[in-house]
Amino acid sequence: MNAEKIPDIIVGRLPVYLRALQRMADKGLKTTSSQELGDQVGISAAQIRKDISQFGEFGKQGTGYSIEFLTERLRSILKVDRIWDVVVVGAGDMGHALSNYQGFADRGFHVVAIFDNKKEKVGSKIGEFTIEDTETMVERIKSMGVKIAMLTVPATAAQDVAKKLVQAGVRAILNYAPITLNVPNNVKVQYIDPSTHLQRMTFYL
Amino acid sequence: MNAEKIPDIIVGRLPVYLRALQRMADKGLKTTSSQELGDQVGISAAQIRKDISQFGEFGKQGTGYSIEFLTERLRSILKVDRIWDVVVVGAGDMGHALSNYQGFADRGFHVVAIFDNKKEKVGSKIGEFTIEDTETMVERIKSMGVKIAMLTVPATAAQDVAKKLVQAGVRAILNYAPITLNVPNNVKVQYIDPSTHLQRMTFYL
DNA sequence: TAGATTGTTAATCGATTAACAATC
DNA sequence: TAGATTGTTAATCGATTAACAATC
Repeated sequence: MNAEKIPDIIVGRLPVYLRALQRMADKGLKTTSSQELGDQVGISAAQIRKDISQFGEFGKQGTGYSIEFLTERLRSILKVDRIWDVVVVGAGDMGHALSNYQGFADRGFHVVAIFDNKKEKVGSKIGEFTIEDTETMVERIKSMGVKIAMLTVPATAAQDVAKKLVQAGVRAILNYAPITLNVPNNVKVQYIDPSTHLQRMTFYL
Repeated sequence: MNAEKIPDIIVGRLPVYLRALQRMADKGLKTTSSQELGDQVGISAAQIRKDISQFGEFGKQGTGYSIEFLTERLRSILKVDRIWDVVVVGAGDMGHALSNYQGFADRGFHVVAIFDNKKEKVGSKIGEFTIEDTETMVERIKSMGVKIAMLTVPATAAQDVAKKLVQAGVRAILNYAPITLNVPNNVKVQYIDPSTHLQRMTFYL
């Protein structure tokens, strides 16, 4: 397996497979097939097999895939067989929700700090976190070695903050601001913008 | 233009173009080109032109596109030249953040109600909203004629709630729960799962 | 007019599906 | 063994890009 050669579109489906497998494991299931997994996630069995086979031969003819083994392989491939520290930038409602989010722990992530540029917010608490000043953010992120950030600042501030994050060594940004970010090629961005996602559906209504 | 013939992948890019155009308009710009718009959103000029041309001839050779006109056309195509009522199901932190979200108003959406199944939450306030009981949800959505829902309940409850939403006439679901939903073909789902999105980036770290 | 940029066609590239030998 | 299901190949399908005539 060579990371450079795997299409983004396949990498993008792996977390979906992983999520479905973990739900199957929760139900006590031990094995699954490309057919069953495909039904679960709405993808053809052929595609599931093709995607998985990019990384090795993880199944057995006749019996399918061991859920535990495939889960372990996917977690390793996606590098979520460890815990990644993550920072939140923007202490609004969304930043608040992400700081408290219970769904990170068993999926490989851990929020370690939250930043905001409003002086009146700095120093106050969100759950266990004390909101820190954006001015000290770059140094803090560098010293902690954090590589992943979630960005929940207003669109007008997002590009500036993204630039600072990159300076600080961040290589993956989950961007909640409704704006396309301009970042170097070696930095990944995923976009979560509720309005944009809603607008992808109204077309069909 | 025939909605049935436009690939999903193109429809998915239109809200991104629209968002960029609205930012250009905010800056006071009057016209743009496929090249400039493409640079802005990280898509080739040829693809921008091809996508837009699916719906008509909205540009002018030599001068490009009128930002105001193209914005108006895209809003019409995406059916966000009107305001859609939206309900939120799940009054946790994420439901709270979405209920207060300021980014819906000028993008075509308006939250009208929020539901939760926890009796102790029902009746309490989130901003201007009174949390309503999930038990009465189907009737309430029907009577309001709401077609769009945002789902922020736990994964274990999401499929059941989705089924109820479909019964109530909802045709578009923005799903924050980390699970693939099973819905009829005429119902659209968009997925927003922070962990899944983060896992799409760790592969490259 | 000359320069710029669209809309569109044809070529290329990439992704998905169908089919089946291999094999558990 | 017989049945089931993988991994993979070849065929199909669809999306992107390059190129350019049309034209503002």
